[in-house]
Amino acid sequence: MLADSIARMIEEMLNEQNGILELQRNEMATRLGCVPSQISYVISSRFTPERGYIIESRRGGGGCIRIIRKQMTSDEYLMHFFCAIGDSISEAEANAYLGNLLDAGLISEKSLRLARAALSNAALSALSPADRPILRAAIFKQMMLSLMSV
Amino acid sequence: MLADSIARMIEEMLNEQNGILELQRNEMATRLGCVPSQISYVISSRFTPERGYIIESRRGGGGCIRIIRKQMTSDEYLMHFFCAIGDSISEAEANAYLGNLLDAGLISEKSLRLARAALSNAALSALSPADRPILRAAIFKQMMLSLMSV
DNA sequence: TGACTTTGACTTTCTTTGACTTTCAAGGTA
DNA sequence: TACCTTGAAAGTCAAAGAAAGTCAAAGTCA
Repeated sequence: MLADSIARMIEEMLNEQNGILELQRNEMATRLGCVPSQISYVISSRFTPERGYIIESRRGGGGCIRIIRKQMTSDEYLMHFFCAIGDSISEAEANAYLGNLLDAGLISEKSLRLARAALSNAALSALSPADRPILRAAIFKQMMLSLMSV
Repeated sequence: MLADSIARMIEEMLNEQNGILELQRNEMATRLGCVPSQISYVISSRFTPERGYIIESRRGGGGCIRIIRKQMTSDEYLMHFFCAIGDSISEAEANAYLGNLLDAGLISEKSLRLARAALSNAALSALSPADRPILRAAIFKQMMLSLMSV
């Protein structure tokens, strides 16, 4: 069935994208050879808040639909990031992760700014450029731990 | 999308300029290859007073648009901390300062945990004990700045 | 039969563009 | 000096375009 296969496809994409997905309704519809409202139907019938999804969207040129899966408990999610950080991380990469945390509602915008500042090259400028990514990773991991519930 | 990328660009410039930015509409438009009113659109739709921006402008020769990001009434308060931090700060001292910031309502409890983690000896364990207070101060100051941004 | 799917026409929202208007600074003129 | 003139900005607005949202009718399946 169409609706189910679309749902499966979205699930897969969510898996690939760490649970945060942006898609364009029209683009996806033409790719699948169905009407755009079919996508809307699938999302409204399957990816509901009760099942742990957050849906956001924007109309107009360049518009899109964002699907966020928050099934994972916050801690699992944070642990996922914790592992993904590794032993070394660039400022840009760290910022991308922080963006995901914001999207997932795990940190506020202010916390994001705070964290971004702490991880910035500016903050770590006393270190040699080679050392920064390493300490950045250590700091980032501590911050992830601090967000986990006790 | 055009509007978004322009908005991002302006954000970045604001960050570089500590929250005060002057730009020339025509100049920017030709640089980006778009019509000047596109800049106006982005500013009026994104950099609104509700979102904490002040817009001023001047027409005529040499005219320009000034965008000011106004943050928190308590910038002086933050600046006070910024100066108090100095070049070096212990973990305990940093925690005390963070407690004050929380009391003053300048950061949330979550932000506090985040900041405390970033400044902890655990996060900085890769450094020699002697170096930690120095880098801690640098990180702390960047975080203060991130809370002010003007 | 009743719940779920599929479709498409229509609506709403956001973006892009360009023509036209208003304002300002500088320089010229009486 | 006081008053124009002019060109270089920014401001405004409406039309066209690009997406997503809505809803009801028709189809399908258990």
